[in-house]
Amino acid sequence: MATKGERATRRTDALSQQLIVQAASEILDAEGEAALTFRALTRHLKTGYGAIYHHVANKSDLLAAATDDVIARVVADLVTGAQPREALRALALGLFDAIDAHPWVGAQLTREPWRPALLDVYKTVGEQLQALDAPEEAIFDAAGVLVNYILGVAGQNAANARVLAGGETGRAEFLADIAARWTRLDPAGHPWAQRAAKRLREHDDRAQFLAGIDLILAGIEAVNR
Amino acid sequence: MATKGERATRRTDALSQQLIVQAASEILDAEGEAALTFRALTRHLKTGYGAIYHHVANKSDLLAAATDDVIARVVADLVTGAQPREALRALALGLFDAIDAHPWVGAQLTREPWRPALLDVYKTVGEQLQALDAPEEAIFDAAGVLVNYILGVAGQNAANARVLAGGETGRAEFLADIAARWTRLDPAGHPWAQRAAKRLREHDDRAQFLAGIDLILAGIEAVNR
DNA sequence: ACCTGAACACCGTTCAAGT
DNA sequence: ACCTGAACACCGTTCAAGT
Repeated sequence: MATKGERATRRTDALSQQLIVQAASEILDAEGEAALTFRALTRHLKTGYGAIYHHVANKSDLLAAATDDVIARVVADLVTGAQPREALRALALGLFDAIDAHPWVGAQLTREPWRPALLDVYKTVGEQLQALDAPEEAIFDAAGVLVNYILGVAGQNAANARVLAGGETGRAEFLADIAARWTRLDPAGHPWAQRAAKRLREHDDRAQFLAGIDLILAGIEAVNR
Repeated sequence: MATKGERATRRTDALSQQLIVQAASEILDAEGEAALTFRALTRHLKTGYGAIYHHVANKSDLLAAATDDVIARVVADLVTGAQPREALRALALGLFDAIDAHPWVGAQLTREPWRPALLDVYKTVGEQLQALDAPEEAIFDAAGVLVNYILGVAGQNAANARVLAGGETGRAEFLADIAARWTRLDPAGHPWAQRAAKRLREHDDRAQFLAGIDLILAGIEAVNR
């Protein structure tokens, strides 16, 4: 803990990638993506620019490392030994919750796929699909569907969370507003838009997310037969 | 066409949101996201900052409008009257190709979902699923799965395109590198990683994208029975 | 109403200089 | 090897002033 007494004096312990990534993560969580500047980092870490650049190549490298960190922790925390179906649901929910807690991760993964942490996710999904006896030819495609669905919905959810956190509107108003625009899209009266708007107002994010996962798994099983 | 003769003189015709969005789109396509600055825009449009700010609120507003434009064009160009299954595949491919041609759209959609253009996409998907006789309760979930899969894969594909366009590595090397990192992940020999790496090296982006769509449709039909 | 462009308050990044 | 912090070359955005 930093006491009031230690003012802007130089830090005594050594810096490291680890420490910098951790500090970046804290700033991103607390104040959002726009708040992560090298100036803020030097303040947070009581150091200079050069010190930071000595451990990370540049800002995008730093963001990537922070993202890897979050994803890797989710994969590492997975309880092994569960049934494949449960393991996939657990991985999906773990990623969903992690991106909900760290919304900046969602945007970052779109910018840089193929990061090591994401490869780990693909690998885990692939192995569980194999354990589920998915047909050999379908595993690769199915893994792509699952991972992209997970990251897509989680990212969208995170973007929503960001809007709700930053603004004066509550969740109910926000959804009502979308629903209203939705119904306005289609005044002629195709009934789907109306029902979707109603559904949107009432839906539970996590529950709907899991329903999508189950739908995909149903598709894999259908191909299996 | 701008002739050599007309130097940095003032433009004579009036500016408009339309024109600004179009200019932004051209800069984004030609030189990437980092090249879109208000300075570049004033040069491109032979005007001042205030003129631009008179028609768009700020940069993120401009990016959003440019994105809406691309997506709306895809939805508008859809041939109506096709079988629902074909209509869904056409929409998916249309979005895939549009995001491949305008990679910046991929990142933007993650940042701001619920834009009008995206609502149109959801609506189209929902209606086609209804025409496909998907069960009422599943349509909402299925639309979410489809749209997120489409945008996720298209965005990832666009990110890849960006890496390939900017760098000195070709597609074969790029994929080989990922495959290599993949196999290295799992030296103990879980066989899935090895097979996935092979598959990755040989795969066709569009074909795999469509295979994923079909898998999801299979899931919807499975629930249907 | 629409436009101009100097000015402001920021950025990321570099680098000579220190320990 | 690791760190400091002034300096550089940019940004997005504002705003008094023009037509």
